[in-house]
Amino acid sequence: MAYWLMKSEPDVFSFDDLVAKNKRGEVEQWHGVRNYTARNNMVAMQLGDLAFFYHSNIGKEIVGIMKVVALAHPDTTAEPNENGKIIWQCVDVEAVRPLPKPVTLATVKATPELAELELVKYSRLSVSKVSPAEWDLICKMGGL
DNA sequence: GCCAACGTTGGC
DNA sequence: GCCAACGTTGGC
Repeated sequence: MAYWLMKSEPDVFSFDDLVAKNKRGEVEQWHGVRNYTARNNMVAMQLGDLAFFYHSNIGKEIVGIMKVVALAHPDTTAEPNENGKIIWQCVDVEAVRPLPKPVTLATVKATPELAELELVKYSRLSVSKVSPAEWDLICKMGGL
């Protein structure tokens, strides 16, 4: 099983929005990714993989954990290319639990063990990898 | 295939 | 609102 981190601007779609959606019996299709590296990460995801939910721009903190409930499939919000194919993909996700204490970007940056975290190293990447050690530490910092 | 120009993301 | 980082586009 692998670990990931996915970003969303909370005024567009927040962790609470995901929880509310799940309560209505719906899963979230992580649509809108238009970057090859981010897409490739989603294609590499397996069922049951876990991901942190990060609030970008507003909050700038890791607020919760979600899990992958469907493998990558075409993103129906994307325009087909000239061959009629949709090249962008998304996975479906479901909330697992919020972090009791959200971990802010400032805290991540102030933690030497997290210097290699892709969230910090590749700040523009919206879907990034997290190592098992980084995952455990962030969970601990988040009060789990 | 190189590179300049331009667009986007996201932190500050 | 600015800027750094980086991806994309298009001319050559």
